[in-house]
Amino acid sequence: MVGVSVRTLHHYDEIGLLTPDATTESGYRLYSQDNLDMLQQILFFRELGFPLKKIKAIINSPSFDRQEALLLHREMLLEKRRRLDEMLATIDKTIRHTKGEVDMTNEEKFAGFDFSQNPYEEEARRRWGDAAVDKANAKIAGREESLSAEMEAIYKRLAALRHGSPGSEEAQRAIKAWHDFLNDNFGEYPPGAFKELGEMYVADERFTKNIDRFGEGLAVFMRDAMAIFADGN
Amino acid sequence: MVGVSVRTLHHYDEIGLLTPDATTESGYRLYSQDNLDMLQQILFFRELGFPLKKIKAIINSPSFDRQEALLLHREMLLEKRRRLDEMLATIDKTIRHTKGEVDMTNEEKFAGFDFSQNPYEEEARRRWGDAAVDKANAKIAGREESLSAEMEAIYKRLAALRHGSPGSEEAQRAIKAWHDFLNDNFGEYPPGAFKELGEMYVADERFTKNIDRFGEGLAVFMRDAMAIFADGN
DNA sequence: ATAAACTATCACGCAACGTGATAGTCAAGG
DNA sequence: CCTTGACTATCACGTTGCGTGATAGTTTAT
Repeated sequence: MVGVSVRTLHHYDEIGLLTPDATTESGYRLYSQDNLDMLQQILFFRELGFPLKKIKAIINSPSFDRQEALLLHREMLLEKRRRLDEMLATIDKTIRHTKGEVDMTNEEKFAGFDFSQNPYEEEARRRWGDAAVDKANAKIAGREESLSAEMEAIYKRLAALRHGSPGSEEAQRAIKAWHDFLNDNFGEYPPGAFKELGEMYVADERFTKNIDRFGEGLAVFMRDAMAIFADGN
Repeated sequence: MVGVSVRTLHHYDEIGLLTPDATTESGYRLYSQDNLDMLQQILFFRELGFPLKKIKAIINSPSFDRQEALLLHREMLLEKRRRLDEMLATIDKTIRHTKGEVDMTNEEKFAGFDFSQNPYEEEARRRWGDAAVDKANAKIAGREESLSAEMEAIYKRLAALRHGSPGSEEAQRAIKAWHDFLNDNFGEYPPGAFKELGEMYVADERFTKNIDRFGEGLAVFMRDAMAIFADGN
């Protein structure tokens, strides 16, 4: 119906981008209407050249709004069509050029090609990247001054352990401290949300950079440790 | 100027898709105007979703005509724009749908997405795939009846060796026989052309299938052996 | 002549699946 | 009931098209 391969759905499930709402007893994936709508969103983002990781970060973002996304997609598709028109003009001119009818500079010959990776990314960052991350961090950031001491202590404690196993008792104790800290200071963090948060530490470079200040690879280590912690709870 | 990375140019050089016409003494790549025009062609194909291997096969095809390609590119871009418009319609309807204004089937929600890989491939095959391969094979195919005995003999001889090294003396002797056979029966095959022909054996499935009838992997083996043979001449 | 801005070649990494291989599941017909 | 064909599942490895250092040579500018 939607035109994506089974393997693609498996892949999206594996990376946690689109997990079916239900499965049969024998393990067959059952996609709900919500899942389908989400898939549509994903395909729009994909069509616009977004990497799956970012798509995941965006649609998992607390500030994500479907309506808003659709409107932005519309703009981006229009932008893409403008580029297509530019390429068509380039082709027409090239055809005339090969016939010797007109002159053409080399610059003109490459007009319309997607030189800057994707021009929507900046806009998307403004809309979700920064907005989402900032909003998610807002509570933390707002009080970071007053809490930085405790946060830093835990970060450093974890950084010291980051070359070991994220499942080690010591690491898990430190992660528990982190979990407690978050729970004490900001709302609830049930296992699923805690794990997701860990994912974002590596998926979103704003998190990554901030965390890795305390040691390279700390974000990855924390994600792994948080996943283990969440799975054990 | 053209918006592609240096690495991309290196890559295209590595796989023999776009080799600069000249290099400085110190190994710097110098791209001629012809190279630039070819790059434009390549980028058009790439924009339309063609894999680099096929692009290579197409532009190396003896029947490739730039003018014709540009016209086809034009059509394909128009087709792509139609798809974009369809997606835009889908988005608009989805927006109205989320507002509860209209009904929408699931099929409609995925209208415009590129379900069939690329719809141009078939057309391209007709234009270059079959045309080119057939034309390149025309001489052979035309006389295949009368020559099949000798051809088959060489194919079988090579098939028997295909699990060994393509550089072995025996394999190289067999490949020389192939080279001689081609030279005797059809025009010239200087080293470069001979090597290119080997590339096409694996790049174009029409060749591959035909050759691999004599043994799985024979096409690959022949390509390697032909490359070694060509490099040694 | 020395820095700044290029270029070259490895070589490994990565995203987004494709492609078997092997095995279980399910509805339909004999 | 049972077999067959069309599905589905999970590994696990392969592929494409470059990105990304690392290291080293080259060229232009000051």
